[in-house]
Amino acid sequence: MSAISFTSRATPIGRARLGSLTTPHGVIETPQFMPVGTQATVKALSPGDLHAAGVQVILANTYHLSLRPGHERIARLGGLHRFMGWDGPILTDSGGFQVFSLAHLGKVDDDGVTFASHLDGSPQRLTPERAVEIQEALGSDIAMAFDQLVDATLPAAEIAIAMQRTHRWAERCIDAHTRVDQALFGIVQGGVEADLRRESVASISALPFDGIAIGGLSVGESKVQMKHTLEVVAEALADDPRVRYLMGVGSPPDFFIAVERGVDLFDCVLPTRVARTGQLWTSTGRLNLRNARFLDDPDPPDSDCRCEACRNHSRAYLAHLFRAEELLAYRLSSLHNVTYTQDLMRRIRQALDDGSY
RNA sequence: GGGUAGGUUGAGCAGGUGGUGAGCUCCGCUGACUGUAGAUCAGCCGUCUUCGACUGUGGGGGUUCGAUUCCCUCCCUGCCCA
Repeated sequence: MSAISFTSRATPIGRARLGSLTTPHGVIETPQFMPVGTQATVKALSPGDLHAAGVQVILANTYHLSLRPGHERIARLGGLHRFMGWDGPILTDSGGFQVFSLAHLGKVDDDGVTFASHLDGSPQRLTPERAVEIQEALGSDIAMAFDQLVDATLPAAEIAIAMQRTHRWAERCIDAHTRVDQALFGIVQGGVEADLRRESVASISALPFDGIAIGGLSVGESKVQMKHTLEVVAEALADDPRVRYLMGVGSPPDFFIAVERGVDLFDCVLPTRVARTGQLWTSTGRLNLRNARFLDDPDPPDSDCRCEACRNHSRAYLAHLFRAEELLAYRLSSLHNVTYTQDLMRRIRQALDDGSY
């Protein structure tokens, strides 16, 4: 018996589908966006803020939490949900992304990866078995397979090596996984090479994963390449009923591209990261609240938004908070962008449902 | 009134004891960010016709081929003494 169940129905819009993912900590309506909470916090936001923004599921990170505060400690304190005070579903990334983003601190071999800790330089070993062990200790609802992500613009031969390694690691993750109350997703790699992507889908989808993730995108390739790759993967996965998760994407335009190609789940640091530097996503476009022109602007960031920042505050106030480096700037702007993203996904679901997409 | 230390591009500084002061940090302006080593990073930040040129070391005057530097004088600021 699986820890999760996913049901979905097709829509008239390309391969877009509407679905429902039931997890041990609640139901997720799809298409759905997960804010990133790497270190057991979506930066600047409390669980209450996340609920207010309409968030249904968040993402946390294996590598970062194993280093600090340590997954054993989190397990002793009752697991990640209790530790961070979030009672909704949690998906944990496996540390695969850190193989990519911290590549200069690590060395990859066929068995796994050795990092120099970015905190103190101490050697840290991550293998498929270790990544699963950590995620089981954290107690996330959905664990991710440990994969090797590489720059999509590398030569095909190099991408193929990382992809094949990812496939071998995927089997080891399945063998290592023991928690019946936790789902495990596999990750398709293969860069922007159609043949490699098809090969990867064949390998990963043949394994008994609870869901299929698409990795290795938004890492240097063009929009056209990303769109094409998604089409190749969607075609190859056409008869697979499992939930599909596009990792690390994205921006509002990306959501439409991916939803129309059958993606059900997204995560991305973008809404919260850009918020902390003053960029707000609104119904009329992007605003950079650090720009001088907002210092006297009495309007709310987005008059169509229901978030706390837009209900109670002006652009001028937020512009002031950013200049003064007041902490409230980061909370209000993050709250807004996460709310905006959630509202956008809800409108996408609504439009797919009532035919107005 | 006497003494002393100073006055450098919005702010704070560095440098320079006769041979081209546009260097730093703030502030400010703009941009980037896609499974977060990111409240981070990058560019710009005297003027202009911007791959360069010009101006600028408190004001004025002097010496000199040449002065931020030496001399005279004035102004301003801090501190000490009276």
